[in-house]
Amino acid sequence: MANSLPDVVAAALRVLDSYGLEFCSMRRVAAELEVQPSALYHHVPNKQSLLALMADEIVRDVDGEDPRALCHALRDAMLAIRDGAEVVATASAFRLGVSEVQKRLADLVGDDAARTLLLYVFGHAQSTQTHRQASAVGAIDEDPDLDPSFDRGLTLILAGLGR
Amino acid sequence: MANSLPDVVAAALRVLDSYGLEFCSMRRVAAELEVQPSALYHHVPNKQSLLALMADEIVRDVDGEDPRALCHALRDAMLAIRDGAEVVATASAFRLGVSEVQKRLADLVGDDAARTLLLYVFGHAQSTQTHRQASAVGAIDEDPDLDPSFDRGLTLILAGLGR
DNA sequence: ACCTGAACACCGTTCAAGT
DNA sequence: ACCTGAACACCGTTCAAGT
Repeated sequence: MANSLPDVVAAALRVLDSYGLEFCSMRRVAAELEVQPSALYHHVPNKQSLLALMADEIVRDVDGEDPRALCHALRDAMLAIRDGAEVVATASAFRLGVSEVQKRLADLVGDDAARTLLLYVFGHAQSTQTHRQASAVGAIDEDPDLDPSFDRGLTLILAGLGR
Repeated sequence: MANSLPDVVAAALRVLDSYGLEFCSMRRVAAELEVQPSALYHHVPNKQSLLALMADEIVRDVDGEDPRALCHALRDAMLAIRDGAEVVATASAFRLGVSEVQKRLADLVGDDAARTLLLYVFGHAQSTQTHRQASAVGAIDEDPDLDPSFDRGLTLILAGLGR
């Protein structure tokens, strides 16, 4: 029914948020679009490319005035979708140094600090989501900014920069 | 031929180092032991458990006098085997706060700093191995030397602690 | 341009049964 | 205790063919 690439990415993000990365298969994305699995390969060369496009979409509107705000915005964007941190971290690992967010950070604090901050934000967010998933029962903090250990770690790193 | 659990873990690590995590399947590990896939389930309840045992083995002898030495030792242990960082990071994410290395670090620098350091070491090592893999396949031009950047990031975080 | 249908070479896991 | 053999419900990807 004439799907476009943005349709495919949007469907993939819906499947990701509903079922998690483990079950975000090409076949499920195809089913979400009511299309045969092979149809996806008209829009995308392979699954890895689709995941990269999903990662780009997840961090698309991330921005902030200073390093701390930028890191919080990145974290919030990743935590807003199920397994978002893993998707973004894995896709970004292939292109460290190329992302807009990292460039923005590097302008503010330098290359080494930008990389260090990014790795920390990815790692902490992944850890947060892994634990959320593990404790699938019970209520969790709705607002990721309320996780105090994240901001304390951030402070620690920024302190090394004299900020 | 009467394999034991250590035999299974050792075989899995051989497969991991030879083929990478992507191809480290239960079926390949079974083949490495010249056994049917179903035989593995006598030693291990599922693949995730096997990966956790592999992670434990990878970091088994990690030790160091001070935080910097400990972090370097951890990094070296993970980089010594193909995709070791991803295996350890994923397995550890499920039990942040319980690993021996983290306890050791926490004794030296406190809980928040230990967590921050660990996330940084995992993230940087994963990034290093991802780039190695990409450059080996030809997806990326060259293998960027990330080793000096590792120690600089470490210095940055430790500076936040006044060290 | 976008999709179907069928196939290929794989997965993790279960389970009754053998020794 | 350790393993086989067969099955189940999945994967990602390719490719000729249809519209």
